[in-house]
Formats: sequence, structure tokens, C-alpha cells
Amino acid sequence: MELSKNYIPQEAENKWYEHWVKSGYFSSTPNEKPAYTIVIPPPNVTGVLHMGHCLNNTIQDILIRRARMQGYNACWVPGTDHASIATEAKVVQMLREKGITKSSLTREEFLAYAWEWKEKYGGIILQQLRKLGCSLDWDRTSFTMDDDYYQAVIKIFVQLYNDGIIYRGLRMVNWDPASKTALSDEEVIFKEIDSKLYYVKYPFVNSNSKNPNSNTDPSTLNPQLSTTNSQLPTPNYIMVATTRPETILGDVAICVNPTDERYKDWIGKEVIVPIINRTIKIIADEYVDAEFGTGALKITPAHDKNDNEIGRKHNLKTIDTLDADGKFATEQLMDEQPNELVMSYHGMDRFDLRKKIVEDIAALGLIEKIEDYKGQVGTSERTGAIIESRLSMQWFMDMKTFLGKHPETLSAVMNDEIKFHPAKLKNTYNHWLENIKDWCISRQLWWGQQIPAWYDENGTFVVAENLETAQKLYVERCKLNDTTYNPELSTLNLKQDEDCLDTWFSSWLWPMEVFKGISHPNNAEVNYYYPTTTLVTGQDIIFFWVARMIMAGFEFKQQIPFKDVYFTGMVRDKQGRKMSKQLGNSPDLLGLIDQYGADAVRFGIMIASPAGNDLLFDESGLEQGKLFGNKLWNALKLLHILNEKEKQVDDTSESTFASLWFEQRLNEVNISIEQDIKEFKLSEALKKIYSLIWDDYCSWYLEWIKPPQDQPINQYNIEKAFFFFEELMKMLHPFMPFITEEIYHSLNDRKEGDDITVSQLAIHNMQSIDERRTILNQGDVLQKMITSIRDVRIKQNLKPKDEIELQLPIAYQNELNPIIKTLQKQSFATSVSFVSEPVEKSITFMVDKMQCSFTTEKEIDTTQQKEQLEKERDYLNGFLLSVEKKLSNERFIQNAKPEIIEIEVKKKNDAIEKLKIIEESLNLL
RNA sequence: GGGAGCAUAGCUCAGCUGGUUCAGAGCAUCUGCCUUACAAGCAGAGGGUCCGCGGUUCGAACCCGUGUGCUCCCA
Repeated sequence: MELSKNYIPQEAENKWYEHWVKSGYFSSTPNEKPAYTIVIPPPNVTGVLHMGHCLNNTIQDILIRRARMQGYNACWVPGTDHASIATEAKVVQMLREKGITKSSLTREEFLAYAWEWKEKYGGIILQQLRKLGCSLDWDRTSFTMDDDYYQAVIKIFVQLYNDGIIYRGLRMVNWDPASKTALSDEEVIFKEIDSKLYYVKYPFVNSNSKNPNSNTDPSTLNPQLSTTNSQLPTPNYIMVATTRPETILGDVAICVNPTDERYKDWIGKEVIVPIINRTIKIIADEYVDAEFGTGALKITPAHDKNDNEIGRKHNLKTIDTLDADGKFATEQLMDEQPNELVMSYHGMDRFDLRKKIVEDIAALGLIEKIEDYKGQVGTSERTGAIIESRLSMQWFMDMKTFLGKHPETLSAVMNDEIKFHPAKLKNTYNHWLENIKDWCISRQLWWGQQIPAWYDENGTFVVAENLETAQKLYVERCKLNDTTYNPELSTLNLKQDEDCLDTWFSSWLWPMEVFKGISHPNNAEVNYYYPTTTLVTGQDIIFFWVARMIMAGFEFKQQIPFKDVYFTGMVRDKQGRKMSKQLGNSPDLLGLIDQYGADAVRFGIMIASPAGNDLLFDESGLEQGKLFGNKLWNALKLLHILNEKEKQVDDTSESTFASLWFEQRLNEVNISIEQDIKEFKLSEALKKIYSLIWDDYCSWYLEWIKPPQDQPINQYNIEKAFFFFEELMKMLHPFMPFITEEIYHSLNDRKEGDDITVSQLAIHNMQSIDERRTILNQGDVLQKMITSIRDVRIKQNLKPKDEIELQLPIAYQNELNPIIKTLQKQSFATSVSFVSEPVEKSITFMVDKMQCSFTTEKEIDTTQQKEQLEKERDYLNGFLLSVEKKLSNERFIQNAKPEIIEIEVKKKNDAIEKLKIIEESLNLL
């Protein structure tokens, strides 16, 4: 077989992926085998592959490939999320480039464009996952707006509405003025932003004033001293510190803390709102933090959540001065007959208004000062726009009640029925559930599941899966003599709610609806695959998605949705910064795959990815992966070269020790990585396989069985070497699928259908524990001896191949017998003999408790050796002292477990024995 | 402001129930080698106040308290 000098990933990768798919290896249908199911966290349909996906999906692929090789019916379901805000924004932008505005289109026209866009560009990411080698069952590709899926979402909306869990109401919501929609709390990202704190004076209403609401010239209200208090002069204004002066025209009160001595006497007094000259009261509420600003807070119930609550508590009016775009709106001010200045603000953007209004208030002399201020500001996760708190009519889910129905949502995680990896995230989960807020599920968008509520001309509505049912329902309600339902109105005029549902309101059904568990309940597929086995996802969507899927599981299937959740950390760059477009530190993944090969990319990501921690991405990891691929390729080449040599049959244990030893190492690591993978320590497992291949197999084993030039190779060993390499490729396959498949086919001729992807992992020729330990110990001693001899050679300035004669202690002859043949070859010794004490003019060295030595014709220099022995002696003396001290400590003897004492005694005896040998060696020098 | 977590070699991290000659791995560094699978390699070596302080214990990287520094989540 001719092999190229190096492995060329690009050719092999395309070839094998096509072959796997064509062979149907990734397709799964229910059968008698146990299922291992993973549903992909559906990437946005607008998405392109980035490092986060790469990490996520590589992990899933490793788990699913390994499960497949362990005899499970492995099923990994691909798909995409319709991502209403992100997609709608993309489509709107695309239309804008064509000169079309969304407002000029009907809903149907817009959706037609959106679908066209989706068919054309959506799901690029799924193609990219193929490049990465992901073994997804493409026949099952799902989309959260597929017909059945859409109906499933509508169905559960109606169901939850009928159960009283979903309600409609006027509430403060997080408003994104950029996309003109409400957002759930989870979609708001708090950021620290440099802003200013404006100190604004609100003049007291002049008691002499005849008409406080008249457009008095505010300049007459310049602060003067009045004497409300006989002792202290009091200014005739109250000063308020605000970061949001643009909302001043919506102010309805000033609030102070009732315990605040400064303002105690002012409660109940009236002041005038600048510019608009509205008269408002000073009220008191515990909520106000006396430490912040001036201790006086302006209350704008229309534009702040907390203000809104205070407003409700104190029965204050709500005056909305901003429209859906975040522009100033005068509609709600018209009753007050606003002056020209106020009217001139109409349509002004909130941030322009902030500047303008500050100027205008300053012109009235009512700005005391402006300070720099760092504040937390909510921004939209999707558009980045600063969030406005806005009162609007929205649909909500009553999460407290819902959770009350399903306390298992919390307990299943806390008692590990659903296992979180890392477990520390259980705390986060617990904390969120205990402080859960209602979920705003409506969005003012068109791309998504349209809310199935139908309204009559008066705004009275019914909730039903479709118009027909809605009409029937409406008629029924009329018959019940409910006066809000008007039988006079034509039911044909029922109009569906314009808004659509939050994307997550569809994603939370993902693990069941990809198997049509909602749209076709209890079908054979969902019964077989659900609950799924493992979920792999980012920590950032633990609330958005994971928690809600668990709730959905209990509500709709009375079951957990998955057994294990593996949370990946965030991918950061080498300096620990988040990957972001702005920083430009997001690598081009497809470029990297082209450059290094998909296997190397997978390797590089996994080797640096400790379980549950953030991943610091560094291209050197990919380089290491590429070099590893090269190493594998070279080992393959060597195997073929050795195989072409003349074969020699010799089954003596001396000749086959290497194979016996490696087999046990292979089994040992196999068992150990099984445990690692169970615990999701994939990085650890990969490191172990890497080291097993590079160090144990290539550096030790292949060198041990390699015959000297022009000599035949041991038949048994070369056969085993091929076998072991194949097993190693199987172990590595889930991590690096392409090169292992390529090598699998280069090792032997394979029949059709004999591919590593569908091969099975197994433990072979497992010895008893005792035998295994003996063999592994012997291998260990062999390695130590070879290393020690190499070390001594370097220190003695001997070349690796300068001839030596090796002497080993006769007391250990039986133990050492199996390894001396290999030892002699690897240490280039002309002879090995067993002696009772070191021969003259030999160089001695210690291997464990064995005193070994060799002689050579060359002049030897004992000073270095002496130094080393003395160093070791000193260390051992110190060590012995500490052990003896411990053993002579009565309390230690009393309290320590017997096996610990035994170990200490053994340590002491070993040290004494070694010291004796060292002394002897030193005397010989 | 509330909560959670982290701190071990130059870097990234392992280190299980406190006890094995336990202070580890990989990368990086240094030294020597063109040894015929691989110089993209081989062989060998050095490198530490386990963040500071205090406590519990016969015994602490590990448990407790405290200080410092960092990260994340929530408001």
C-alpha cells in the first residue's frame, strides 16, 4: 500500500462524510436497542458557525459517536430555530436594501419574503456542521416553524390559556425601540454605561399663585429663601437627581424616604415640573434610597418599573411621553394644554430630547449641576438598543402558578434525576426558580407563531386554535349572556392578534416536538426517543431554554426531557476576552478547517476545554492536533514497513512481553476514559488517548517490537501491533472521526460496510487484576530502566549506542526475566547479567529499590554520579526522619486508620532499604 | 445592591472521602541528537510560599473563618 508522506485532511474529509451519509450510518429509527438521543440546541436559522457552536457540536458528536460504537441506537437530531427577532431584523434589512419598507407590506407579503429568505439563506450553519464531521440524522432536520411544530405551539398556547396560566394584561415591559417589540427579562442585558446625573430643581408652588397650572413664567420662580421653618432657611425648591431628564414631562410626583429628616416637613407639599409646569406632590415611600443623589426621586410611572409600582401604590396618574420608536409623543399631554416648547419636542428621539431638555431647563436656571455617573442600563440582547420600560398590553405566562403545578422542575435537578454538569450550576438554577417572574411571551413581530387570540371590534377576545373554532367559541360565549360578548357583532369580523410569540415559547418544546410529541402525542417515535439522553448547551441559556424545557417536560409529558445536561463555558480568546465581532477576535472557522483539517480543529478545541469551564481558544491547540494527525500517519507508515519484513515465529514471553504489556495499558486506559466520559471529562479522556498513542504506543511499544535492521519481526508482535492500532483508532474516532476512518481503511482491506464509524468498542483479553498489575509494573520498571540508562549515558558523555554491559540484582531475577530481552535491545547492552553485588568499575544507578549497574570500556567520571547519590541520600534521610517522627507520634498511632499506618511503616522500611543501597553504591565509587 | 464561583509551575488546567515518595499533566523553556515512521521528530533536564493570615486535626493544596484579587449570574 502506497501512503503519501503526510496525511491530507481535505481529501479524506469530504470523501468519508459523503460515504457515511450515503451508508445511512447517522439515520436512526426505533429498534430493540437502547436509544441514546441528543437534540441539537437549534442554532438560529440566520446563524453561521462560530466557536461556540463548534465546541458545542463537537462535544455532542463525540458523545453520539461513542454511543453508536457502544451499541446504542444513537440519534442526534438537527434543526434550526426561527429566531423571530434576529430573522425579522435580517429580512427587514434585506428589504430596506431593495428599497422596500416593512410598513408598506401586508403581513402576508412580508412573510412571503421571509420564507423566501429562509429557504435561500437559512440553515447555512447545518451545512457547516457537516464540515465539522457532525454525525447528525439529517432525515430528521426540524425547524421551529414547520407546520406541525407551528400547530404544536398554538395548541399548547390555547391549552395554557384555558388553564389560566397564560393571561393578557397591561404591564410594564422591556421595550426595544429598535425592533419595536417587548422583550422578556432574560433578553435584556445589563451593561455599565457612562452617563450623567442631572440635578434638577422643582420649584415649590407659590402659595400666592392663583393658578398653579397656568403658564407662569418659570423665571419668576428662581430660588429664593422662604421661611417655612422659623430657625432654618429653606430653599423654595426641591432638588432631584436623575439620569433620565427626557422623562421629566411624564413626572407625576416626587418621592422621598419617610425617615429622611431633610425632607420630613416637605411631604405633601406641591412642586412644579419644569417646562410643562405641572403641579405635583411630594410623597413618601420606603422604596427611596436616601443615600442616592439628593434622596428625592422623581416618579415617572410610564417609564420606569419601580416608579410604576410606586405610582400604583399611591394611585398616581401614568403619563406616557414616549412612543414605540422611543420618540417624544405629546398625545397624553394634550389635556394640559402644553406650551409651544413642549409641543416642539414632538417626534424628537429620546437621546436628542435628553440634550435639548437639559438645555431648556438650564435656561430656566433649574439645573444645579451635572455629574458623571456610571450606571447599569438594560440593552436588547438582539439589537443592542437601550431598553425602555414601557406600559403595554402583552401576553404573559404566570410562572409562579405554573411552577406550583410542577415542583419537580426544581426537585428533579436538585436530587440529580436530571444531572447538571458542572453541578455548581444547580445553585444558579435554584436561585432563578425561586425568584421567577412572569414571562412576557408576546412579541410585536410577524415572523413567528401568530398569537391565536381573536378580537371583536370592541377588543373582546377569545383564544382558539383557529378562526373557525374561535367563531364557535364566540357564539357560545354570547349565549351565556356574557355582556362583554356582543351577539350583534358579526363574528366574521373577528380579527387575530397581530403579534407573535417569543421564540423560546417554541424552543421549549424542542425535545418532544422534533419527535412530534405534541402534534401527534404518544407516537412510537416520541415514546422511544423521549426522554432524550443528554443535552449539551451553553450556560448562558440555562433560563431561556433549559429550565423551560424541564417545565415543559413535566407539563406536557409528565417526564424529564433529558437525563444529563452538560453546560459548556464561553469561548474566549487567548487573552480571556469574549469573542465578538467588534473586537474581531472571532476566528473564521471554515478557514481554520481548511487550514488544519476538521479533526485538528476538533482536537484543538477539546484539548483546551476543561469540563464546564470557559474555553480559551488558542490556535496552537489546532497546530498540536495537526501534528498529532501527522504522528498517526507516520505510525501507520511504520506498521506497513514492519509488516513487509520477514516474519519470525517466537511466542516466548520474553519476545512478546511488549504486546502483553500494551494490551493491558490499552485496557487500563479504556476503562479509565469510559469513566471520564461518563463524567463528561472529555478533555481528560482525549489527553489520555493522546498520551496512550503518542507515548505508550509510538514511543515505547513500537520501539520495543521494532527489530534491529535486517532482522525479521516477531509474527505475534506485528499482528498485535496492527490490532492495537485499530483499537486505538476506535478509541480516538469519536474525537477525530476522519483520520481514524482513513487509517482504519489503510490498515486492512475492508469489506463494504466495515467502517470504523459503525465498529464497536470492546475490552479484549483482560487479565485478572493481579496479573494486570504485575505486567504493568514490569512495563513500568522497563521504562524506568531504559530512561535511567539514557540519563546516565548523557551524564557520562556516552553516546546512545556506545556499548555497555548491564548488571541487574540477582534478587529480582524472576521479576525481571520477561523484560530483559527488550531491555537489552533498548539500552544497546551487549550483555545483561544478574549479580549479587555491583561489579568493579561499574556505574551504579537506582531503579526503585533495585541497584543496577553497567560497565563500559570508556573512561567514566564518577563525580556527577556521586553528587546525585548524595542528593538522594540527603533527601531520603530527611524523609525517613519525618516518617519516623510520624510513627513515634502516639496520637497518630491512635487515630490514623490501620492501612495508613501500614503504609507509613512500609515507607519507613523502603527508605531504610534504599539508603542502605545508596551507601553501598557510594562506597563503591 | 443580592447571589454563585474561582485563585496550584511562565501559560492552560488535573489533583476523588484530609493520609501512597503528592505537589502532577500538557504547552512553553533549556540541553543533546539529521537514530533509516515522523527534525512537524527523538532523548533528557530544570521549574512551585498550592493567593495572604488565622483555626480545626496526629496529619491540610483539600475542611472552617477572615482578608485580598478576579469571573459570572440576578436587580
